[in-house]
Amino acid sequence: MGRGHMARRNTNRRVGIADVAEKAGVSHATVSRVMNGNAAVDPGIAARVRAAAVELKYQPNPVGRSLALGKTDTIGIVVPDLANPTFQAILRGLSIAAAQDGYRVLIADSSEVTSEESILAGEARRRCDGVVLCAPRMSDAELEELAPTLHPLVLINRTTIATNTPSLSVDYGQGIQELAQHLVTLGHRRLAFLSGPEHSASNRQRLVGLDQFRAEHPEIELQMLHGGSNFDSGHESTEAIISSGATGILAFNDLVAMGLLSGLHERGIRVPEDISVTGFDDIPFAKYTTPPLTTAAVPINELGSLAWRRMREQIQQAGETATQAQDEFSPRVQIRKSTAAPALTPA
Amino acid sequence: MGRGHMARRNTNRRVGIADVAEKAGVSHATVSRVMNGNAAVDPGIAARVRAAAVELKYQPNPVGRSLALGKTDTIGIVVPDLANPTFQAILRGLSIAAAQDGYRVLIADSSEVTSEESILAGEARRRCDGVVLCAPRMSDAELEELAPTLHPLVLINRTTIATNTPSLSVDYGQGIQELAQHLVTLGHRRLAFLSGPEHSASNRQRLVGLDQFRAEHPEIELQMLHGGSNFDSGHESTEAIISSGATGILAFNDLVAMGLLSGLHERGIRVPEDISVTGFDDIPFAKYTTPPLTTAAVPINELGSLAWRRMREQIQQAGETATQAQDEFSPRVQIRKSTAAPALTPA
DNA sequence: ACGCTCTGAGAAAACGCTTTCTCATGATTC
DNA sequence: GAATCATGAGAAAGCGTTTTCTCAGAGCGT
Repeated sequence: MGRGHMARRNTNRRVGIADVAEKAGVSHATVSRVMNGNAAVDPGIAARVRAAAVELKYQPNPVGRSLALGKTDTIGIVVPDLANPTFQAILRGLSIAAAQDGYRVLIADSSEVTSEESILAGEARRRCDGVVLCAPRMSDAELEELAPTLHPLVLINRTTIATNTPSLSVDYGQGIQELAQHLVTLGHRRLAFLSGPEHSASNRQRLVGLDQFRAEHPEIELQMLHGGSNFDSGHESTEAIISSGATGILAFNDLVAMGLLSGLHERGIRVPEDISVTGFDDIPFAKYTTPPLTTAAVPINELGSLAWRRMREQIQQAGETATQAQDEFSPRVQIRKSTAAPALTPA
Repeated sequence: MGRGHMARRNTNRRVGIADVAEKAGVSHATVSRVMNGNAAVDPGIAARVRAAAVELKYQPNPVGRSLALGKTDTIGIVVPDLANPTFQAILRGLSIAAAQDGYRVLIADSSEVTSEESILAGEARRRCDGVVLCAPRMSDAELEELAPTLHPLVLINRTTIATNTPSLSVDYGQGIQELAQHLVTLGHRRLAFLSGPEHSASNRQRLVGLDQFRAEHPEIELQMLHGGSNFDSGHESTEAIISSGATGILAFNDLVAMGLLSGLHERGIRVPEDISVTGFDDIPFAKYTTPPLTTAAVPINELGSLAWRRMREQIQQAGETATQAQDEFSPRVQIRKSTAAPALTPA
């Protein structure tokens, strides 16, 4: 019979609201009230409670709060691959913006396993107040079925038929056309597109953009080469690029372009003197490749923070099924040193 | 009257354990039992419950579970800057490894605001079952005070006096010495170290490593230049590097090296013919710079997954205050094309 | 001085789950 | 056939909060 009554169930529990209440000589309810400033509490009592709280270093248990309040102050983000600078940037922007409003972010990396994405998203949603979904390869049908269960939801680079989920997308079709146009303006007549993953939604968009480009420029040769979405696939495509005879290369993204740059350099092919190369995304590294990479800049930091803003809007207007903003970003061609006029056209 | 008794508090609640119980004609407890496979349940009843569960698409509410079980199956990671590839890689490795064991990760980006780190870490800890802390600039005193509060905790690139928190660190001192040695072996006699942030623990380690190097190689000139930890600071140091007259440059990390590479290229200075440059970390991009970067490779992916392993060990042996593993990684010099013998020593 | 309103604190319910406790039922043993 | 046991399901407590409900007491007007 030392200090307390009997030892608590668990020997030394974390300090809880009950301890503060006891110390201040009030009820749990009152402690809760002063901690949250909800109802009016006698200033004297409030001070006593606050004193007890700091003395005991009391910090409310978030899990208990979450259960009572029905919200976790956390949002989830599911990304296909955390190694991709684009998603890293989105995650970063999202996390910082959310933090400013007192929210945290829980990450779910699907490791490109498309079949897991639905499940991951669902789990994330149950733990969080909302989900930001990046699922470039998920089928339209699956997305359409999943979306309503995830609400509040914001989609990155995807849209649904129902207009009640906000989406942020980049107009890849337009961007790639502008890059192609840039090359043509420089004088290139033989282009090649080093494509990305087959089922990627953004790759499809680039493809339709290029179809349009072809229609408008029947005189330009435009080859399609299969590739991937990372350095290595860019690097591996070096031979194919060289033997294509194209002088202007549109890489799927900056990573691929960098891999290609490195491959060309190894073969002694000069960029941009012999071949011009463009990327896509304008990741931070693009400025520092040699030569600095001409690319289509998507405002990647804004994407993350805007995603948060859209999420916040939904969380606040909880319930109302208003139609949500569909934001579309237009990439801006960022001309650097990896593109130039081609050498005198070979006879 | 209608179906149920009265309308529930909230009109259409998410389906809960009670709904399943009602549908299967059993008690909440039984549903919980079959969902968790804890106690023995009559196979027939179990089947009925499971059927009801799938029919109603019942998914246990994680918050309720967390409260009851006293664990969240989530760990937190606090990083100073999510834009840094090193932390991105750690985060990624951690997330993937943790996911394999059914854990999620909550991120807290302190945005380099050292004063917030303690608070962020504390909040993360309250929401999670453990915390991985990357706080290169936190003072030793603060860390020492914070650490016991956070347990289970794993430290990255920091250690505490008490040996009961596992830590993973990279031997930056040794790595930088080996790089310096590499340059000397190539024939360089005038070196410069482009240092990182002043209060960074890992920068200090490099500094003591270089002190040791100086002691062992009194004949080698080694200048210290102030820098930062990202591209831009590397780029901005270009002039200082050039006017230093050094032929072998040890950059704080790969980012700085890349910035420098780009700056030198703009000035028409050839790497490695005119100046040799080394980085540190071997981030994925290092392989694809032009020229590919000689650097000290730290097994960055392993760091993340090992961090998880150490965390898991602590979570499992809950309570036992055993002394914990202190892992130290030795960087391995990765020689690429950014270093070579210097031009004939100027008279 | 009585009753009225109003302020503010405690009791208790609610959040959604797990788990201990309790007890009924059917099986087992002498 | 009665006493003993094992099995397994329901009742209820507990996890740590918030919030509604209730009610005591103070302040006010008449």
